[in-house]
Amino acid sequence: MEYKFREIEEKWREKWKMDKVYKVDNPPSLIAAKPKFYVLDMFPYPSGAGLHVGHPLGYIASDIYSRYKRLKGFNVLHPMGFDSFGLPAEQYAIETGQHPATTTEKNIATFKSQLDKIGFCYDWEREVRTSDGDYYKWTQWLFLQLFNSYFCNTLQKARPIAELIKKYETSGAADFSSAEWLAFTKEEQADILMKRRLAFSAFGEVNWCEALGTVLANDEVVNGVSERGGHPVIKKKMRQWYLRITAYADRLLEGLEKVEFSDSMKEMQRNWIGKSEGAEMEFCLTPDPSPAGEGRKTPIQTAFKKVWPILKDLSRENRKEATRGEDILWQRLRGTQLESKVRRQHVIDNFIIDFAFLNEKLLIEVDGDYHNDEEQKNYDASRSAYLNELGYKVIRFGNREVENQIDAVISRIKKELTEAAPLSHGRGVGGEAIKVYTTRPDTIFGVDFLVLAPEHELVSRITSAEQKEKIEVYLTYVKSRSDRERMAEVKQITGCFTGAYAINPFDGKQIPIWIAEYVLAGYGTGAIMAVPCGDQRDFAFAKHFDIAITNIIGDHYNGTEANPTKDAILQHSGFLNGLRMKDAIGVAINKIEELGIGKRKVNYRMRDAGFSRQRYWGEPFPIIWEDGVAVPLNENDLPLELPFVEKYGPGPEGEGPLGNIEDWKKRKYETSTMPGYAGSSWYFLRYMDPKNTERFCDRNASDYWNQVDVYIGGTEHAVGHLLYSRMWTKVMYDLNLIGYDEPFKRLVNQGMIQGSSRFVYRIKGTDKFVSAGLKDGYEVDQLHVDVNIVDGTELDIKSFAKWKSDFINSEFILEDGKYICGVETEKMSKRYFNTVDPVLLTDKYGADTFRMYEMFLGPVEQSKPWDTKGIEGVHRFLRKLWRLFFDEVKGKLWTTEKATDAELKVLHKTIKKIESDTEQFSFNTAVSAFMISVNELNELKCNKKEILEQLLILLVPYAPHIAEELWHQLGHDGTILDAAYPTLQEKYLVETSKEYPVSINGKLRTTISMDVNTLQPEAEKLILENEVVQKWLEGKAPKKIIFVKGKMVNVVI
RNA sequence: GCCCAUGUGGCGGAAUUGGUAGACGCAGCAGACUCAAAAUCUGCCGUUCGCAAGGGCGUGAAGGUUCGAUUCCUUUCGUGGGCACCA
Repeated sequence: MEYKFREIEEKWREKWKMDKVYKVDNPPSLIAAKPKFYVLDMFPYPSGAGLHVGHPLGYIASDIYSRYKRLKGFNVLHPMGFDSFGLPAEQYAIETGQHPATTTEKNIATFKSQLDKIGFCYDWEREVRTSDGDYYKWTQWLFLQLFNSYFCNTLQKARPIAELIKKYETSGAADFSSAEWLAFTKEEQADILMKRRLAFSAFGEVNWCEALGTVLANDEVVNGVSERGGHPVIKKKMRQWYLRITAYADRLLEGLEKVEFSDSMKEMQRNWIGKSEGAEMEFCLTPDPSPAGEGRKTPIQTAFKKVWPILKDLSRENRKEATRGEDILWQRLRGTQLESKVRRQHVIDNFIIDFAFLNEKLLIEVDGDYHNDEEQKNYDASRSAYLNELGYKVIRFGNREVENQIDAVISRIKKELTEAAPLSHGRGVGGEAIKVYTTRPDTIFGVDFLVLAPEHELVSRITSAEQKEKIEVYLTYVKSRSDRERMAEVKQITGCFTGAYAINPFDGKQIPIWIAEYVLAGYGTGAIMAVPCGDQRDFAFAKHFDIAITNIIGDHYNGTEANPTKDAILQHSGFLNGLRMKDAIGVAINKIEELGIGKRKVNYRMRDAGFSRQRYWGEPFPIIWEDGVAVPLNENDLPLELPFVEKYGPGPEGEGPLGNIEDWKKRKYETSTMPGYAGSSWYFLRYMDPKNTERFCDRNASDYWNQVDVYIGGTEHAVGHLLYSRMWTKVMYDLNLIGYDEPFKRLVNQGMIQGSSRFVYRIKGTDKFVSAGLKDGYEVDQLHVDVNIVDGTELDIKSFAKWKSDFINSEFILEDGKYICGVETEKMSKRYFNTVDPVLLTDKYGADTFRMYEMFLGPVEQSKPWDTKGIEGVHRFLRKLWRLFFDEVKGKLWTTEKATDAELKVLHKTIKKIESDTEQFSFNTAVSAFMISVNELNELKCNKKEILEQLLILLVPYAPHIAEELWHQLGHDGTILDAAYPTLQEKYLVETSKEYPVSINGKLRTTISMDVNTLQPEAEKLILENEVVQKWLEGKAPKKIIFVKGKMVNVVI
């Protein structure tokens, strides 16, 4: 009887499906109270390229583990689904016009059929897809929970926003009283609440490509231009949704203590969160007419005292009854859209001004038609003149101008703001201070210059007239650079002096202020104090621009490089002199706080998570914009379904494709959609209760299945997906929606399977291809060739000509009659022609072989190149196993004879090894152990059922089909999937003697067999009697004999 | 640049965590069976010196700790992943 894997595998897959052996029940229908176990894979994005051999690596590992746990008596949840929203489908739609829903559906069908051929134990009745309305209804619902919650700093947890509103109504807040809160307009209240919501809207910078009319990802921007088409890309401010993940920074850090992630994974998350402690402090500009701490801020109370009570109410009324023009302008000025803070209907002296930028002393009036009156014109002019006297600049726009040409109006205002009150050092305004964040306040006396991010709001205003031109040139350069480039290219030092100086508050030293691309606006305050003797980047910068360096660390600084030590004793450091730097940090912060120029501060590198995508194929936001206020949709109106679109191009002004739909715009729906990680942040819960129409997941189900016990996926998700889902889980926990605040108890990282690319070498300008070994003699182009037409490194020349029509007339220069290809390891990707379809392999060798071979390649956690060649060895092993049961000619071999001790020893050695390897996810060594076991049983000519059936159970997780078949051949009726896992009996493994390795001076020279119970004195005697040892001793006595019982011997001469 | 991982035969990898480096498999070589091929089986297989016995070298590189280092420490080089709109 032969091993007919095709028949066997198909038969059992059918049978298993019919019997629903993989169906998993939730309590209470679960009668026997088995312990639960939840094994989850990071779910795949169903790409059009289908599954390649890299994908199943983690799935096979989790499948093995799930089946193992099942054999061990657990109720195992091991689901699969699809992260089916995403950019590639949309990109494909743009190119081909096919709707993403259609292509996604097709891709999923392909994935599922591919997955099924590998024999996974998924309960497909629990499948979820993020792009299903039934699913994203709850993604939207959860978004609304985030929107309707805020982070209470006292309780350190999420609470309903209604509680905050109540607090504002009854006791107000730091910035306003309860009476003021009640007097605010609806919009003003909404703006204030938005600053606390966990899902909030604000203005943020994106990579904007005008030519493509779209927002680009960082890696789509290369050298300041778009990867596709090479069009210029600039930073643009747009309204975006964010998740306030920063509020959870500390809890995300603490949570790492109670999960089993690898240390490196935890380290990556910690670094991403980037918590640092230090101080935020201010440097005043020169000259500074006012003493520190006083009069630096423009007062907000600008009203003439006597008329204030009257005007106050009037201004409130005006705000509520704004003209259309005022309203349009307000929507474009408010919040964080501009760098500058604007106030509406603000009272200055005894006038009410429509819009006031107090810091910039710029006032804006929006006038109705009656202002064209001669009399009114005169009145307006005198009013402007009066305000000019007070130091304000007034600009006026007509109502119609605002209504019809809002963009022009905005750009005029921006220009005025930039030019307003330039604070060059000569002018003596001195009302500004530069805020820096530093973790090393102890080095304050070593500050030789300040560096601002080029985007810093003060840059335009502090630049001196002489430097203006240079700064502008530099700013243009920086605009063309991506953040990535700015951080990466450190060898190339760039920067520009602003012409302005700041004052070191401790010694009064004047410090030049520079801008440089290595300081990023998004980190800290966007400004740093540079200490060249202690920071290498600052040092390189100072050297490059010839800035004098102050040494505050004595001998620790050698003049050729910076020394970031914290152990030096400070010198030239005023009140810090003589202190060790470590100790000086606290002292410096105390002083800074005492002087009122700054404060102790904890800073996080992590930023709030951008949650808007200007795209189509994602979850719509359940939000309506009414007069600039975000109004959540009613729960009963969910899901807000993604509408059908004709075209997938961007909408107006950088909006997503939804912006093109008239009906959508008319209903004032948000036009951006949610990002990929929205659906994947909570999917692990939906698997527990996938069909629920009442809730995202029944509480009983989420309590029963609880956390994911083992989560398997790649390290590429280390900081994105994992942090987001951890945050969502914490929010859900805070809101009492679930009972635990970490989603994944244990994380196993799977390495990537890399492609092993093959190359052919074409002689330039010809159709001649030269074999790899001979290519050095020619000038050649290196071309990728499909790995599927190469056997090892030998090219199948016939298939090559057929592969691409270009190669039909190819000629070859061979070596030893073969064409040998070049080899390189690269990412597995269609464009490198190095992908291998698992179905090809399951068809040729069977699923069991394929599963075991994927595992045999190497440790799951490690990346390794794929090479199909070795699969034969594993296939041979399965056939060898089969031949322990059946002979091709003689038929049945297995017997019911009693097993010998030697056979039992092999079995129990295997049980021990397989069990511990499986438990530790060391599947490659487990496969080896199976091979060794079968080899040994072969040698012992063991065909005994007693041994073999136990071995089969061990094999189930790895090769379920063949195990089930042989199980039935041995005469069992039930499925082997629920058999009892073999129990290890140590008594069969006891050894009586040990072959000790004997080293002389650490070098192995011989071995001696001794009883395992031999102790040192007796062992020494035996060792010294040994011929080889005597030869090396040359009659001398050894200096020392090291004897480690059960391990080894070392003789030191 | 920063963070994380990783580097062992021709190739994938193993080594009970400081104790016999190269298990297991692929490829290769030699042989058995066969008319032949496939399949199967047996042997060899890091490198170097040697007829052999046996010896030298060897885990990216250079140092160090130790009776003993692939394993621990320092420095350094290469490769892979991540760096916030790929998923």
